[in-house]
Amino acid sequence: METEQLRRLLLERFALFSGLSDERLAEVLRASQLIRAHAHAVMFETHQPCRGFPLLLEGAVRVFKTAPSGREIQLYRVEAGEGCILSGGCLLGNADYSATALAETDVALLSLGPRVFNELMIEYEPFRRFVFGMYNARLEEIMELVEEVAFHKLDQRLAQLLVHRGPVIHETHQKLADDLGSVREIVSRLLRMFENHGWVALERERVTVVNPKALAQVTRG
Amino acid sequence: METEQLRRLLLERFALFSGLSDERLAEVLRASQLIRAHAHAVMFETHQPCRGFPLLLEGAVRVFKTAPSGREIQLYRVEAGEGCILSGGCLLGNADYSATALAETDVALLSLGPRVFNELMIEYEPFRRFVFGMYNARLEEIMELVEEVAFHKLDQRLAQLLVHRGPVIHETHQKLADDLGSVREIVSRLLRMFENHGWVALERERVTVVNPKALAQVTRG
DNA sequence: GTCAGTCTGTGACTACGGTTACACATACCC
DNA sequence: GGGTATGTGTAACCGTAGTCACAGACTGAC
Repeated sequence: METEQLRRLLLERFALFSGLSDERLAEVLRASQLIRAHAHAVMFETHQPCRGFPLLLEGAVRVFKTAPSGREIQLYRVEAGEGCILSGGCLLGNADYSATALAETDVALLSLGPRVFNELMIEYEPFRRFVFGMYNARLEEIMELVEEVAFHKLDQRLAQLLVHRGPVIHETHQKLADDLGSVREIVSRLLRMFENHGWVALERERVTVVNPKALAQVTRG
Repeated sequence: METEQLRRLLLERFALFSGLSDERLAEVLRASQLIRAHAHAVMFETHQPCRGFPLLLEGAVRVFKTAPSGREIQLYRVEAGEGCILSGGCLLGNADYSATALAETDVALLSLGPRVFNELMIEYEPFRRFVFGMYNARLEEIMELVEEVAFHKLDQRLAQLLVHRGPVIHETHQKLADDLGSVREIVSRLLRMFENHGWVALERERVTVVNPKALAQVTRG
């Protein structure tokens, strides 16, 4: 990608950088690396070292844990305009993570080198806020997830997922199960139940939310 | 507490501050606030604003979520020598948290004012590392928790808890259940089972781990 | 059209863990 | 001592969500 194009894209996705001088921004870009990956590529896996702090320019990444049985549960997604905490985190906290990240779509990301990252954290308050904001959001999100897994029934969680992703969801039942940490059969069963109630319509690789209100009701118990 | 005494305690618990000049450290102390709380005091609750970044000098704090049913699940503990991410986090990320924190014991903490916190983040690399390290550790921990709740059976999780807290645990069955996000009866039932196997000994408010190896085996499935 | 691969539907069975409703035992407080 | 609060034991019961074992249905390649 041409530098000018990259600069534009970065500013578009991460407005916070607009506060930097053109010079400084150019430096930042020089010290960073554009990385592209195709859908389904492994972005990182358990206990890998890390190189930089990734800012996602295009696409989406799915971060999840896998059980020995093969069951999965999604921890969170990273979308364009967000930074990836886990791989970035080890930059400073030198902890290594224990999860897997897969590209859901084709992905483009800008990897800030450790040096620039540190400099920005020191010199540029908006960047500092951005990074901390990301951390807090993730923590919050995952703590919420703990609560849901611990206390909510699967139909509630599925209903919530459908409402949230609605009104049309292009996924296999298996994928939905992987989001929830469950198995295909149960998700199919529950979806069928929702369909019988007239709340969703089911087709191959597609769930259409017909009655989000009713589903939201289920979510509450 | 006398200033000199506080200074010593801080350095003892948070060695990283030993890199600061005496002057600077004195400034930091002046800009901070010593807070004490008794056991069982509420440290923070859902959706409160926050004042500073707390460094725990003495005692321990338990952070957990509560379900409408009254069931609880522990997210993590903060011990002396650690900082509390959640209340600190909103300093910079201005997110508000949705969990409760209770003092487990009498507690003393030093609350760094927002100003000093920012300055330290900028000027003092060890502090930066410390804060990021905390964040990463918590994230890691909670992601681990998600995995456990989603994929591990209760006997496995209880066994793990016993081994980890062992060899003698002064807690009621109810408290153990609250750690795990379960209910008393089940914990009692499982403990009884462990006892029948000769893996633990049970007394009022006390569980003694007799055979940690066997329990560790259970943990693995 | 055939065939393989993927996705979905379904029924039978199981068991884990949660609920309810007790009895009893220990601690402590007047 | 008597009374209350707190902790524990335990039995019967039930529902959710997992497992297993299929059968169809749709898709795309050849």
